[in-house]
Amino acid sequence: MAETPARTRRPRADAERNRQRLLDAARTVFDRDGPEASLEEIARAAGVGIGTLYRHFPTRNALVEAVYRQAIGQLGNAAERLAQTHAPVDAIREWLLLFIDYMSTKRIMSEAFTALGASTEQLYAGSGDIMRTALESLVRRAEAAGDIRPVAQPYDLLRAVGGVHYLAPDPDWEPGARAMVDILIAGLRKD
Amino acid sequence: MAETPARTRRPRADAERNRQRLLDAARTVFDRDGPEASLEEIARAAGVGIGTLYRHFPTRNALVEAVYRQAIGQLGNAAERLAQTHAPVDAIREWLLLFIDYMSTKRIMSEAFTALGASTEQLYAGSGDIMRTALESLVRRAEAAGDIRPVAQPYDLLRAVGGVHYLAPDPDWEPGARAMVDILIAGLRKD
DNA sequence: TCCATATGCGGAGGGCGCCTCCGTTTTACA
DNA sequence: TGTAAAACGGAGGCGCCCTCCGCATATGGA
Repeated sequence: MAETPARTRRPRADAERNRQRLLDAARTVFDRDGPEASLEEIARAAGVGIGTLYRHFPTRNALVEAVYRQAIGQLGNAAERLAQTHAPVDAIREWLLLFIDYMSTKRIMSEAFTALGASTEQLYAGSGDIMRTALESLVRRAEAAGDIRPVAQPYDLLRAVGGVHYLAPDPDWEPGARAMVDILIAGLRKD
Repeated sequence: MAETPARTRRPRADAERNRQRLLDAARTVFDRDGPEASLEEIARAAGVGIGTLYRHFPTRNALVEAVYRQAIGQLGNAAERLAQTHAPVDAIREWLLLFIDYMSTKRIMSEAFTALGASTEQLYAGSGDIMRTALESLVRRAEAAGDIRPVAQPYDLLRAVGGVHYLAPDPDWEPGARAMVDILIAGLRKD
């Protein structure tokens, strides 16, 4: 057996940069054009060649999955960031608004994924936990500050926002979801 | 206003024939290749030029819808035909097996339809009634012949078969559905 | 039966997306 | 600073979509 090289080279900076550009462009273009968006269009939007896209994401699914995972990761990180930069209740509000964007992404990514015959199970694995944890920490913080009444199941807030999404599947669901966030925040706040 | 010609010419025989060939080919190819099947492939399978396909069905949706409607119509006609050629219980059995094929078609057509952003409501309009009526007439006939026990809600038979379809969405659902038909028939039959 | 014409047919052609392949460029590390 | 590995980009081949129009043929009247 040939020995594997003990040290692998650090990934090149341009590769890292292009990968991130592709993810950002993909999210934008999928959002605009839906799950059938052209991969060449995404490469153009990212300012890289089509070959570069295919090297980083050999299949359409690989790209879709990466976009989705990044969206979840960003949602988790946003919770920490918002906790440091916003008042407790405002942080919850901002985070729920980000969650709306996420739902949008999730719907499109799911469609893109199932359109290719892949199962969505692996796609969703663990995502629920991340969101549950993120929201819970924000809610507990606001409770501790005495700004909101106690909330037994913070996850129900996501269900409420998600419900608007699933029950009004027309393209105009986002305003309704944002209105729901306002209602929820008002309902949480102690007068 | 220019007057509209009072009498329109009878459609040409070749046009009628090609339309039917296209519908048959479309059903076969959609079944094999799924909702994204190539329209050129369908034209080839039908033995006509691509131009002919587009004249008869200007959009993909038009073709999908026509295939679906024909499937429903055939299901309705089959009930009458089976009533004349088969013993009452056998007719029910055969018809339920045809219904399985129909569910297959329906799933694919729905996917093809929603993939294009169209609403499926108009697609389904009236289809439930046709199937309800068809099955009911077969069941009532068997009841009258004394071959089966009375059935309050024949439509529940379809729910049972459809349930197997929806709850086992893997490609191998059809054997399970056929097994369900055998169970239902055995359950209906008077010993 | 035959003819004029409405009707229908076929497929070339232009545009776009998918994916691969490979010559060129850039980067990491010694 | 030199060099080999890594990454880049886009041309090229293929399939699909859809339109357009010259050619073929069935229909209905003479």
